[in-house]
This record gives sequence, structure tokens and C-alpha cells, in this order.
Amino acid sequence: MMMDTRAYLDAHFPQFEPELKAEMAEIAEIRNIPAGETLMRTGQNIRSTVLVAEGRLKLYREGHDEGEIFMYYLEPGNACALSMICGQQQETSGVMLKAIEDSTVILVPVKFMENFMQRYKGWYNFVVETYRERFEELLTLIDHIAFRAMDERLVYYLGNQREKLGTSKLHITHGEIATDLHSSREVISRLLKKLEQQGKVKLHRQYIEML
Amino acid sequence: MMMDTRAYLDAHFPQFEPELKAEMAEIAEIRNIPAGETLMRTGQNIRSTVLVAEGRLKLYREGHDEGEIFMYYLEPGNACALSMICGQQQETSGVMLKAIEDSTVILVPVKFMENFMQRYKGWYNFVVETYRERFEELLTLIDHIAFRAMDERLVYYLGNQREKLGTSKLHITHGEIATDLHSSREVISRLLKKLEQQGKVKLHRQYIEML
DNA sequence: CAACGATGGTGACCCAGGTCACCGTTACAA
DNA sequence: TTGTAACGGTGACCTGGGTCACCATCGTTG
Repeated sequence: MMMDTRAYLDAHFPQFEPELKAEMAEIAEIRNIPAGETLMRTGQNIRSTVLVAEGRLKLYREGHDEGEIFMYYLEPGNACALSMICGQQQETSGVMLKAIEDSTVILVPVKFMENFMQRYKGWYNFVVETYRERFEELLTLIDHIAFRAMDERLVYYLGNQREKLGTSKLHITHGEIATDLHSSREVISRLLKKLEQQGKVKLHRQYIEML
Repeated sequence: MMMDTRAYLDAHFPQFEPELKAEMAEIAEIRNIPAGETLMRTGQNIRSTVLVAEGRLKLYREGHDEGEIFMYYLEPGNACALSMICGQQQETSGVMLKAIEDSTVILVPVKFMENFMQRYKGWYNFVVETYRERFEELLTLIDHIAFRAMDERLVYYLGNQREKLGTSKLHITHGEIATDLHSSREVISRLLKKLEQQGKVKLHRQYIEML
């Protein structure tokens, strides 16, 4: 189904003022991203704020030499906090955005940010709230990797997945989990088995059932 | 030396519009924090944005049960990004602010934030820039603890200290470094000695000289 | 059906770094 | 002067988790 910018804004950004949505519809660009594709921000400077209209994307922090770590999901109604900030300079800051479902994003050139900020409370609140949430999320990530052991991180990860994906049958491979937690498949397999013995999950081929 | 709010603003926040500074001087509160004192934000909700006028503070992330990790310094002219966000709800988000020098902060109640944001470009730019810098800093922290080994983190830490403190004689104990990196004194001592053998630093009692 | 790739299980091994125990040195206070 | 606390050094030991090697199972495609 093909929708136009205004329809997406109406559907997922109800808190925006009608006039704001009208202005945005004029200037924004729509982009479709097929599942699996990554918007690497490692060189290509995004000069637009990214609003998610459809689908689901995963945001990763990339290590200096190979390796990555999962930060958080972006869903319809969310925005990429980084893309709101990075705009002015082409700082790329080793972050990777990957679509895990076919997704649609709305790109609003950053040059309008300041103007919208001053004229629309709906936009101001949205931006502040976005920063706040992502900041919290990064702090949570920091204390997980700094203070928690892998088994605890795994439990948290699985809980998070269930919540975000809205199902307790997680169709995710051990290898993917290992990538997201920046660990290795073997370790994740071992820990999962331990969780199964504790009766917290049930392992199946291709998916994990949470109990 | 006792200065008033306006004098501090003139000294360290030259990018603010004169009218903004005038308004702020009316409503802001000044607080002095002696060296060593901590503004724990674990329960006490800061309803004000914290601007640093004098001194130097360290911001830590606290672990769930004891333990902490150093995030970054706040210096005159900086603001605590978290205090800009957390304001509305009393979310405390396990962060600790510790003065390492006698410090003075300017507290601007958050209820003025939105208003200033819309009326003063100087304030808007300051806030956006603050978010951007701190976000970057958190991302850097994340990839250090996620991807780097302790020796590399130590080197980075020392370089950072030299830069921020403006001297290559670092008056800091091994124990403090261990706390900041969330490691243990013995490990830091061993790694420092290795760095000394590599000719990168010279160890003295009470301070470390960087070469 | 055969072959291959993706997935997952398992044991053996290794190592960074956390912990423990203990000691030496320096500074400062009683 | 003598405690005493802070600081720093060092060896012994342990463990979480990363790595390697290899094998089993399943689904898909030629």
C-alpha cells in the first residue's frame, strides 16, 4: 500500500500540529527500505532527520574494527535521535541503522529543525522526548555492558525482544543474538541451554519460546 | 571571590543573548559545591537545568549494586544534558555528579526551558550542541567498554585526563583510575607498569607523568 | 536424491582481568 | 616517636567467556 507523507504523519505522529504536518508534507522526502538493508552512517552524512513511518529498524553501534552492538529499535512514530543532531556537520559517529522489516522513513531536512522547534510545541516536545528516551536507553546499555554478566544481559535482551516484538516466540537465531550482544554464538547457546534448564525458556529450531 | 549570576553568565556563556542572560539572572539560583561533594541524583529530582559556572565536576553512571563508571567532565560553560531532560518527571536514572574542585553551578528551573528554546536562538543552539556532544561522548564510552581491552581504555583515559586537566602530570591515584574505569586497583597498577616499561608514562608516588 | 548452507550443540582450551593475601613506603596525627 | 591510614607493588589463583574443532540436524536447490 502506498501512502503519502501526510497520511503517514496523520497515522503515526498525531501529536504534531496540523499546520506542522502540512509544512512537513511539503518538504519531506519518503524513502522505502527493504527488510535487511542497512543505512550505514559511516561516511554518508544524513542531512535529514529520520522519522519512522512504517516497519521496524535496529540501531547498532559499530566497533572500531568489525563488531557491533545493538542499541535499540526504531518503530513507527519514533525518530532517530542521532539524525536530529548529526545533521549540521557530517560527523558519522559509527552508527548503523538496519531495517528488519520492510520500512518507510520520512526524511526532514535538518535546516527546518530550528524553525519548527520555535514555532511548534508539538515538534519541540517530540524532540525533547526523543532525546530523553534515547539518552535513557544509552545509559541502560552502558550499565549493562559495564556492570552485568552475559547471562543477565541475555535475559534482559530476550525480555526486551518479547516486549518490542509483541510475542513470546522469538524468531531469532543464536548467532543474531550473539551479534547484538557482541558475544559469540557458542556462549549464547550455552547460556540459553542454562535458561532452558531453569525453565525460563524453551528452545526450538529457528525460534525461542519464552515462558 | 563572589560573583553574581549575570557575571557568571557573561564570563562563561557569551553565546547567550543579553536579554536571555538578563532573564536568567532573575530566575536562576546559584549554588556552591565544595570539592569532593556529590550531587547524587538517586532520589532527589533535579527540577533545574544545571549550568556550570566555576570549577569542575565529574559525571558518573552508577551500577545497580555499588560500582560506578566515569562518563565525562563538566566544566564552566557546560551544562548537564541529563538535567535538561530529566526535569519533568523525577526519573533519577542512576547518575552521579561529583565536584572535584570547588564549583559553582547555576540552576535554571526547567519550566523556563521551552520558553527560552522558542525565543532565544543562542539557547536553542546551546541545548542542541550540548545534547550532541554528550550523545557522542556516550557513544564513545559504549564502544570503549564494549570493544576495547582494559589497557587500551587506560591509555585513552590518561590521554583524556591530560587534555581535560591541561597537564601531563596527573595527580590521580591508581585506585581512583580503577573506580573511573570500573576495574580494580591491582589491574590498573599492573597495566600502568606495562605502560611505563613501554616508555609511555613515568610513575611517581601520588602522580603519573605522561611522556 | 545428493549436496550444500544455515543453524545449533558440545568439549577442550586459553586468557584477560578480578580477587585475595600480604608487604613496603610515605605522610600525617597523636 | 610511633601508630595508622593511604598508596602502591606483586604473586597466586580463579573464572567468565572467547575461540577452535567438529559434528548433527534441517531445509532448500540442483
